[in-house]
Amino acid sequence: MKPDALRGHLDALILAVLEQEPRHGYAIMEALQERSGGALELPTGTLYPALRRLERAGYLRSAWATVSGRRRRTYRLTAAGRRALAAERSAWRDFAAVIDGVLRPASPQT
Amino acid sequence: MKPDALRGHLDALILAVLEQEPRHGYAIMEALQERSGGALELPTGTLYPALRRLERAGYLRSAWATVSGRRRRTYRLTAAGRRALAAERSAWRDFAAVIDGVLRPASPQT
DNA sequence: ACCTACATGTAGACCATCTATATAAGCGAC
DNA sequence: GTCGCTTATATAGATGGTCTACATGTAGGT
Repeated sequence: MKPDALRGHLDALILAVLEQEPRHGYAIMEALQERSGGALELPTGTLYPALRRLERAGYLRSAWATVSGRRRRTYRLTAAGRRALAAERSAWRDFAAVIDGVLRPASPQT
Repeated sequence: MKPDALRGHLDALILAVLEQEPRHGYAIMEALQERSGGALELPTGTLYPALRRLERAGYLRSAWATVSGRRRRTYRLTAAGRRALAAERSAWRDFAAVIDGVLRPASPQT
């Protein structure tokens, strides 16, 4: 997968994996990898700045925890984050429909 | 449509509208706008550099023409361009499947 | 002691897209 | 006869999300 393709869609992905339960960054990476069948292997240099950006935007809230000696920063969706997720889902459907419409070869009889 | 969403997919769109017939830049803009139902309004500062990039990459070849007093640069797909288009279509299907898979809410019974 | 997995973070590079600006011909209206 | 709109192409510079590379530290197995 070429890296640029992800641009503008990563926020949606992160919000989506946080929809059901809060997770810390490393768990988000694992969830994305699993849900994508291994296609999404986010570098930490991509994920962590994105999480901070989403928190600054008010879509996430984070809290530190220590689990078996390791520090974790756990993120959860805010109400605004849930609204943003709904908007991202809708935007994705529209976007995909547009691309599909252009990529689909015109039917020979038209 | 937020601008970043297009990143990494524009090449595919341009190649696709050139699949059936050669077009000049302005006509490519119009074709994209029409095929997308008005969603894609590419700034010229996006399209023209992209066309030159695709020509440099060997996917397009251009030729100047003058039609009713106006100069046009008409682009056509090369053989490599057709192969690239096929690859882009395939990459888009894979990409869309990945995003769909992550965005789709997990079913409650799982 | 060493290696791997777990866990978070930053600095700087990259580069496709966007904004803004420039140029110029054709054409209808007034 | 010039005003405004459409047609038509082009470049310079800004933007900003993602990636590469690097840095730090704990836990646990061998």
